[in-house]
Amino acid sequence: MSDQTAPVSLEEFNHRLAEISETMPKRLRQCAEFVAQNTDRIAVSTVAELSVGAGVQPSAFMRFCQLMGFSGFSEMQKMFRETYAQKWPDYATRLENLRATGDDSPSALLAEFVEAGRLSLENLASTVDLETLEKAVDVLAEAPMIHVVGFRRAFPVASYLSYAFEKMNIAAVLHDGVGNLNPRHAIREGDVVIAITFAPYSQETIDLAAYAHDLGNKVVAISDSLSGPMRKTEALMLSVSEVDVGAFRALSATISLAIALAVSVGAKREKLIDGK
Amino acid sequence: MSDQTAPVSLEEFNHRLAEISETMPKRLRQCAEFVAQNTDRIAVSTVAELSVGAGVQPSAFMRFCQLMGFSGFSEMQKMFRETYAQKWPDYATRLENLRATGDDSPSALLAEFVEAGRLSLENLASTVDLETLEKAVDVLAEAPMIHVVGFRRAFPVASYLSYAFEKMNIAAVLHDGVGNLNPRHAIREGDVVIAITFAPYSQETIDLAAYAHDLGNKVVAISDSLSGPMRKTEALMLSVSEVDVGAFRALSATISLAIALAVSVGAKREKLIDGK
DNA sequence: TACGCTATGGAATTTTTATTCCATTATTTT
DNA sequence: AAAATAATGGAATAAAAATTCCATAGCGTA
Repeated sequence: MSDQTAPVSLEEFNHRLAEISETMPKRLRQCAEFVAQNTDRIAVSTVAELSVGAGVQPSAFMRFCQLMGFSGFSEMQKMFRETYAQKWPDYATRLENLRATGDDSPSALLAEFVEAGRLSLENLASTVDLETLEKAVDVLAEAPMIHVVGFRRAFPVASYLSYAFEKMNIAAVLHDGVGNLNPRHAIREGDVVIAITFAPYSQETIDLAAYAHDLGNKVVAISDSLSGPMRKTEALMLSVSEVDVGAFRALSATISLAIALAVSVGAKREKLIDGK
Repeated sequence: MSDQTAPVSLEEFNHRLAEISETMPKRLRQCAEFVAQNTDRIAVSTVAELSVGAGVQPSAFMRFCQLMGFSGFSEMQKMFRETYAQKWPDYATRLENLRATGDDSPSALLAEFVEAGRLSLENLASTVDLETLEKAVDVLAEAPMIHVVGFRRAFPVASYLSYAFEKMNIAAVLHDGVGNLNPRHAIREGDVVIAITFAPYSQETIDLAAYAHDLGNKVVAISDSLSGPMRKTEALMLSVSEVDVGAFRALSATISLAIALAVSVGAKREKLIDGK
């Protein structure tokens, strides 16, 4: 049991959690970790449920509550149940609350981006061309090497794709333009290029795609429009329309599409290997 | 006990409530009245508490639950708890299932990522710490230079932040580790570091943040947990929990938070300039 | 007003859940 | 390496909560 007084608000709780989780023994740190990650469950779960979630015994979880300054689990849960009402209102009301804090306040902006992201995701789900997506996966699954290119706001997408491929042990190069070295000659027979670009289209990306196409390589394009300059590379075009907030967009849909593409390619490759 | 089947969603529940509360006897109507007015309490209260609130005996409340189509209070409460606890689905096993049934098609994967992204965004809206966010904006708005650092899966976020800052003519450097040049000495008095890192935390990011902190510079951290190694840099910690799909995540919430932060900083700077 | 039926309150019971205790295992200190 | 200390797991116990049951009160009908 701790001699300290118990936290009475979520902030105090989090603060205290961060403060003492460093010095906790293994099992109790597991509790801390789990609780930090699942704060919302505490109000509506039993010790038993939480302790299996954290991978510890109920008694360990109990000790954790006491270290946090509560007399036991019940008291801790009480705190969470009291602050629960604030979180309850549904998504729409919460956004209202965020917006209500003033026009270009950070929270209002966040609300806009969250909402834009949601709309974009919904839109993606209903407009994506599944046939093209599958073709793209097939093509990429067979590629000896994948070249990823994307600049400016497409760059985060390109780099995340590269990260994903690397994690799945798939040979991929990110053409990131560092040092203005243009490793286009690394594109060999059978290689596939993934080109990501949005209006205003960046020339380097188009050039690389065109170059690859001229060599006879296949190109997969992720863009915000089916027309646009990528058309003449006869690429497999995946179009994503993202909802803008002012001059910016949150990229939620684009990144979701990209990562789904990457993981699909990984899955397909495994199947191909198993099949042989 | 009702012969009808129990409601499985809030909508169904409300519908049913409106439908039958007309024809209820006095005490049970009191229950209906109270429940309609205090739906949010059901998940976190006991029958005893609720019945006091409604001004009836526990047994009356019990009968009310049964009229609503549940076997008892526990079952009714379960429904409310489930709808609340934004069931963070366990995508790892969900993907296993997809594979087992042979449906790991790109479209299925895409659907999972879209769903995960949506949940992450919703969760972000309800858990973000507005106070810290505003503090972070204030600090960044005054910084002569912003240093952005993030590796691996945090790198897309870092690069997008840099892109946004650049578009808004805000001085920012992306510490991307190219050439293993470590431009940490570019950090000058007053500069602020934005460090983005997720478990397992990458050492370079932590090091840079710690270095800046030791120099007396402020640090803003975007991470997936409030504890974690960034704590000792006394950073302004913004935590985002993102739903994973298998080993990957769509980054929707993280990027939304990051871009909202960047745009807020831009807005704040304009205000500061206008004010002078 | 007497009869039958429904609704109600409250106590008794059962079930679930929290909490404690202690033997065993790990870890640290000397 | 031995002793002391701390941490852990699991079962036993206590507490709290849900649920049932039944005697009685209320109400409508004949």
